[in-house]
Amino acid sequence: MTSAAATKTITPLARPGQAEVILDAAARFFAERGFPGASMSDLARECGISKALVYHYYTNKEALLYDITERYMARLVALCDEIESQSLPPGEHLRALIRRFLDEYQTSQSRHMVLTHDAKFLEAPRRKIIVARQRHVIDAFRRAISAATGGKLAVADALPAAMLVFGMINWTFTWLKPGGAMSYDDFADSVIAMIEGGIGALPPSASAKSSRRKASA
Amino acid sequence: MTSAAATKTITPLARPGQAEVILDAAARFFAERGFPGASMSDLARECGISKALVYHYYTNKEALLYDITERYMARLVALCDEIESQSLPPGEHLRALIRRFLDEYQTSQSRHMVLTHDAKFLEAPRRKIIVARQRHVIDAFRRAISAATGGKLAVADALPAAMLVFGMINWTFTWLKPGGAMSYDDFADSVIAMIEGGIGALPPSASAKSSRRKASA
DNA sequence: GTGTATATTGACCGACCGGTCAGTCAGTGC
DNA sequence: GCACTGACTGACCGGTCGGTCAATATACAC
Repeated sequence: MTSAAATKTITPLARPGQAEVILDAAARFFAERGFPGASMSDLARECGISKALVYHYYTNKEALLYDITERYMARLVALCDEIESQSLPPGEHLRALIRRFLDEYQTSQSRHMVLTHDAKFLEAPRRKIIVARQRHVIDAFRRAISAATGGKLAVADALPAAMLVFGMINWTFTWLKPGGAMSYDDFADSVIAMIEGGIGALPPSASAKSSRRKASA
Repeated sequence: MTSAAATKTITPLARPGQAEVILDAAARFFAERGFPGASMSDLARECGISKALVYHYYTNKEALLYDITERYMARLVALCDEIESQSLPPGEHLRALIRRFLDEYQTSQSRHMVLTHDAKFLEAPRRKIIVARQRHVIDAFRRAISAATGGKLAVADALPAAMLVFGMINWTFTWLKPGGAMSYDDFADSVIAMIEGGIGALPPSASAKSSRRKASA
């Protein structure tokens, strides 16, 4: 009896946050194999549980996809709102957005890949909700960019500029890896330098700069 | 005889370039549904032929994927080489690369989406060939960028800068559509302006500029 | 204990997957 | 006329898919 209790403490049958454990594994799994290519049986095996248990927590495969993308978008929206609430001066506001997003990306690689690659597999009603949240984030960047140019670029005309910025920071998912040669923080500096002064304003060597930073610490 | 010849010209039983027809349809189909989600039966139905005929031209599903990505990368590599052979002055060289790539993107939406989303489903040997060609293109941009900064940015340090540029132009596949409100040509101007002077150098309204251009024509 | 809600499972289903096969058919060279 | 070829098809294969279900194990309230 006592030994059973000990076992229970170490490996409780109903693990707390089991649903979240499955969700995180699903995000990694979907990102790796693509939503249509990721089978529910393999996902369950990866989690060390039965497939039927996955269906105990999520009604179907799409529900997993929706939960991953919805939670992630909610997080990005919250990030925008939080920064906007700080009422920073225009230049700093845009810089803060870029830094905070890149910092978030560092720990959301799978989630973001699922968002950009697989959101299209959601049925229309749920997909529309995700798209609406994406538009919210885009608008936050458009406002920040317009303000940073002192209104020279109207909010209504700032979509291409916002897409230039999203391109720079979102493309990291194809090449920048946490713990790699270049840090996300240093890359944020490069993005900001490019935005504020073009390619000529880029720091000559980000890696050298990173070493310098460490040396001075 | 003559009528038979005429019939042959109009509806030849073996359509010329049938393999290419299948390949183009496959690119669109893979881009739409994702490689694992695109079934060979549905692809054949989309082409109006039997599934067996698809397998008459391509040994398996992966061969289709490889042909799509390999031909496309060969095209991009050729683009780089062609521009490099012109020995343009540094600034113009980089501008030419950006313009030519964005022009190519206009008619290669499906192919490019397959490349970025589905190349990972290739088996190692073939995937490596694709990656090698991608590296070739990246290096071409690194050299062009380094030259454009007058060598201030060494080729060895130009990877992040190249990724900033690729981010800007490749992100178009998520939002810019041929025939849409903004032209690829105008967006190329924005990319170049951002690279050369930062966000402050961006044209105030690309759509207004486009109208002006049409008005003056 | 006993009852009840929840966690968990293996066995199972119909549909569909990528891929193969035997065979038909129209055209070509001789 | 006849051998040969490449284009083309419908039927079919073993296997896997997403999803269901009845049965069991456990946790907890009383």
